Amino acid sequence: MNNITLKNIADLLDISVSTVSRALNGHPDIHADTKKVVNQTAQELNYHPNIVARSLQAKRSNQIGIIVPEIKHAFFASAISGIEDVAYNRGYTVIVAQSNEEFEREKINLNSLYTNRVAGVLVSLSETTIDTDYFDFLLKEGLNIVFFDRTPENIEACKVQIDDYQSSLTAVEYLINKGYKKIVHLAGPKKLRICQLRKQGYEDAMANKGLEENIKCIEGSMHETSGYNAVENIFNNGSMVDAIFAVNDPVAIGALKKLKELKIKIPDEVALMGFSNNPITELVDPKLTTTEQPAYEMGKKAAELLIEQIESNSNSNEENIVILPTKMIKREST
Amino acid sequence: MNNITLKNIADLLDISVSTVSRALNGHPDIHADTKKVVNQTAQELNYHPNIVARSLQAKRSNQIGIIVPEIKHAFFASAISGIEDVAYNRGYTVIVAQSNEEFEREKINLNSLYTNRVAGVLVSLSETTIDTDYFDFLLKEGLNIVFFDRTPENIEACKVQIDDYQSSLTAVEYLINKGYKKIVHLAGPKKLRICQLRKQGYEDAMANKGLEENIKCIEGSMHETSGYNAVENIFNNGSMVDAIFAVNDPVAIGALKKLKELKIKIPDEVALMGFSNNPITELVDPKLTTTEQPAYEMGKKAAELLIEQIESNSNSNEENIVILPTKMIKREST
DNA sequence: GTGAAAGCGCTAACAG
DNA sequence: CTGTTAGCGCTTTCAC
Repeated sequence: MNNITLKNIADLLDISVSTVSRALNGHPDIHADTKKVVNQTAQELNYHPNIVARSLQAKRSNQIGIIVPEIKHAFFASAISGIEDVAYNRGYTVIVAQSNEEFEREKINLNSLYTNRVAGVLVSLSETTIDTDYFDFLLKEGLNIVFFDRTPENIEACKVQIDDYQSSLTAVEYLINKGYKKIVHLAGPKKLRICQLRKQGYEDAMANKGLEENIKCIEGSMHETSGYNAVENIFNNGSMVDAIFAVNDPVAIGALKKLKELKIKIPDEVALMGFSNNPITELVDPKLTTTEQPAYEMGKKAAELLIEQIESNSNSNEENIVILPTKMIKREST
Repeated sequence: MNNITLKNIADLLDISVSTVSRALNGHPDIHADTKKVVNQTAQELNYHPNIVARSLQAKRSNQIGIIVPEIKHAFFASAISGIEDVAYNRGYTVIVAQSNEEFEREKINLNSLYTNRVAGVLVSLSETTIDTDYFDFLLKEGLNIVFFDRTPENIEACKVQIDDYQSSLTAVEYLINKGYKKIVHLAGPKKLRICQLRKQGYEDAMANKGLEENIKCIEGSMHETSGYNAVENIFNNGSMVDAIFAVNDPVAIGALKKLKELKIKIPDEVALMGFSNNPITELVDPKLTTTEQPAYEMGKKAAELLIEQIESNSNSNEENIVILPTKMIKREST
């Protein structure tokens, strides 16, 4: 590494380190001429301020951490993209860590980010997160945290999310109004509140229309295989089902795969509905009806909130829940 | 922030800072009892070593930077995932930056990573990168850089890539052997070497089979819209085409969309082939023939190479090109 | 307008 | 086995 330091410049110019520092930072006290020479030599030597030293002395870095279940999921990739864009524009750098849906790894990552003295952390919980005490603890230690999408229930913090209950309710009501009655719900892990809420929305929609006895949930994960297996079970057991409402798009896609294998016609024999509006839902055949969840915007909003929190230095920890709108996208599968 | 320091512990225990440091780091010289008390109080106070200070004094951080065109592209999301997994296991943290395919932003990001004193950088070039002098410069300054996928031609450095020429040649030969003759190639920006190579592979395959006069390339970007527009042009001009070979999957997907809109049957009227094996290619109708490019593995391999380079501290800059195998995936679209 | 000195939190000689 | 000292590169009082 090159490692030109302030001292190098100072020695070369036979002035003090502090003058160089001030000149480079545009301090008003410094003579214009001095500034000029300093900047020039800095350029010539290809000087790069050592951010690490600066962070140490400022006791604060310009890095924000992200913890998501999996980077390669379209939803999270888009969210990260939104976060990175905001961060970049505000002079922050983004550290990405994935929990791979494992609680332990989530905690280790969180700790590592904290230890790295990031200015703040953006989190979407893993599906195996059984308690959020550690988040709560660090929050109280003064770490800036903003949760997005998969947010915890009983922590007072900033959260950026959608109205999962209402979105789900609306989606299922749409199905019912279309005439579907035997609607099965492929639910996600009940540890995740968004899954509980989506399930509750489904159940209430059914109940509201007098279809309580048709309520049927199959709990699985948030992944494709889960949908695939669920459909296999449903039709092995000869259940009568005329519509499937999946907790998210990957699960719906898994279901779609199996339905196609079984040569079950969509939507004629069984309707299928996802959740998230992954780009893929528009490209499969039939195109999937789903609910649009603004991933990129959620990332952006969460990052803005976090940076605000960091820069206000409030440490107020005040709860601030932002609900972003969703929109049902009606397509061919229902 | 909590900010318990070594000094706090030292004062509390009435011992020196260095003893605390050594105790915590498991230095063999330290008495077992001392270690015990120190560790205990550290735990009680919830001490977290300040990595920033440690990096400053070690003149080296445990962070590796990534610069990719766009995080939300399935290929890069998978690659990042692979990188993160390796990094995590080897005790590194990953900083992600996206160029959004802009040369300027790429340079700024590179600079920012350098300034942040990352231990090394993993790069996949943007499609507008006109020269790679700055990479070369920093490489010579001693920055560890490993390129992957979209690698530069005339820089001596570690690169992880595929054999784009051969993969493309094989793919096109397959089309020709299937009986297609009027094969058009939707090429990517010629600034990207991988695009040049894929184009060259296409042209040579055609020439080898005596189809020189049917060679036809339409240059565009690496994005969906590019494929969409290209197909529009082709059929507006009434060109006779019986197969389309796209530079990558997003472009192929764009082409697919337009072909469907035009009610052109695939593969009966026109065959379609992509490149990369994005998950989506298996879900569209018809399923797309494509060439598998091991994104996750490329990320893993690149990260391993980089960490090796970092830890060997060789600074040798020796060129080391790793070619990962690809595999054609034959599906319904051809 | 500029310099000297201290300190951010840590590690690592060098002494004992 | 433990303490003292110095220094990583930077910013920032406090002097002059």
